Amino acid sequence: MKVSGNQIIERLKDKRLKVTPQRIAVLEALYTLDSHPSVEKIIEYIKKTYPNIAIGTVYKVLDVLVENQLIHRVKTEKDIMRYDGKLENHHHLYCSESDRIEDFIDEDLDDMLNEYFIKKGIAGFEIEEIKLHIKGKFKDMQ
Amino acid sequence: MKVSGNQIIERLKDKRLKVTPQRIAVLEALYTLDSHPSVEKIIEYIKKTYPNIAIGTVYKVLDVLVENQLIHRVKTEKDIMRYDGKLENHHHLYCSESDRIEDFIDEDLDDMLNEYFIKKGIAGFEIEEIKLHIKGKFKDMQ
DNA sequence: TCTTTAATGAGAATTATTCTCTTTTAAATA
DNA sequence: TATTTAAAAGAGAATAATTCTCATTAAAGA
Ligand SMILES: [Mn+2]
Ligand SMILES: [Mn+2]
Ligand SMILES: [Zn+2]
Ligand SMILES: [Zn+2]
Repeated sequence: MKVSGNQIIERLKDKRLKVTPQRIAVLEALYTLDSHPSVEKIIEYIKKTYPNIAIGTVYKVLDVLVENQLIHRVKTEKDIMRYDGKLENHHHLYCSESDRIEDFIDEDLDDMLNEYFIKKGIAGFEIEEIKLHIKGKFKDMQ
Repeated sequence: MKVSGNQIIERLKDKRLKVTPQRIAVLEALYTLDSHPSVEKIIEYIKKTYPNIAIGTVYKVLDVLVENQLIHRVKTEKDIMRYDGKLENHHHLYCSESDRIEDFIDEDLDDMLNEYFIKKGIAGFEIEEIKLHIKGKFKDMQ
């Protein structure tokens, strides 16, 4: 996802968040691990360079980053939360046989959906965001 | 959702599942509570007519029903699982300010999406199911 | 540099869910 | 219908992801 250290600091400052090593570490982890990681994976990654970070801090930082829309939570059918550092609009491909989740970017699709819903709307509902969850099988069973 | 007791028994038998009062009760709860209830809500509902059901049994029954595709899990960003008894193809409207989740059925949309993906496909991925997660605000703040 | 206030660390607490083991029961069979 | 048996349910303990509490630390502004 290649986001520089300076960009990370900028993003935190833009939201008027204190720039702490822990917050930087969590954002770096999310920008590096573009696999929609669980908290466990995030901690595992951070501990390589920052072995003493507290687990509770990682949870707290993730909450703050989500609240400030610097990251997103990824919806799943599981009891483990997953996180996404990618902010540009995109959809997700879910493997039906594993926990793999990949990004799916398609501007034509977005245009088609926007046009469809601008024309048609949804009675009694004000749309803020439309995401596709596409379930299936990856052909490279990576 | 109006599914009769006989239909419930039929559905269990079709899947070669033993027809137990607990399984019937869970299915009845899901057909009545069409609010994508949590396990807690399901238990609360069942206990009105079946006060001694064991919590562990409800969890087990839900797992079995999901495995047998008699119900679905609903993806959320929360640590509480939610369930859906509606089997016909549909999408979900998520309230951005509460936990409300409503069904959204739109055959034109499904046709448009099917046509789009049949034509375009997704490289390296075999699509099995496409669901929209539409986030926004319900105008009747029910 | 000093001060303030928010963030972190450590570990306990919570709680949704799972597990284990005994008892019960659905349903196939005699 | 009575018997058999494998599967399901019940009870409560265990697990584990997440949250909470509170003492300590540190970011950032004055
Ligand atoms: Mn859990
Ligand atoms: Mn949990
Ligand atoms: Zn993503
Ligand atoms: Zn639904």
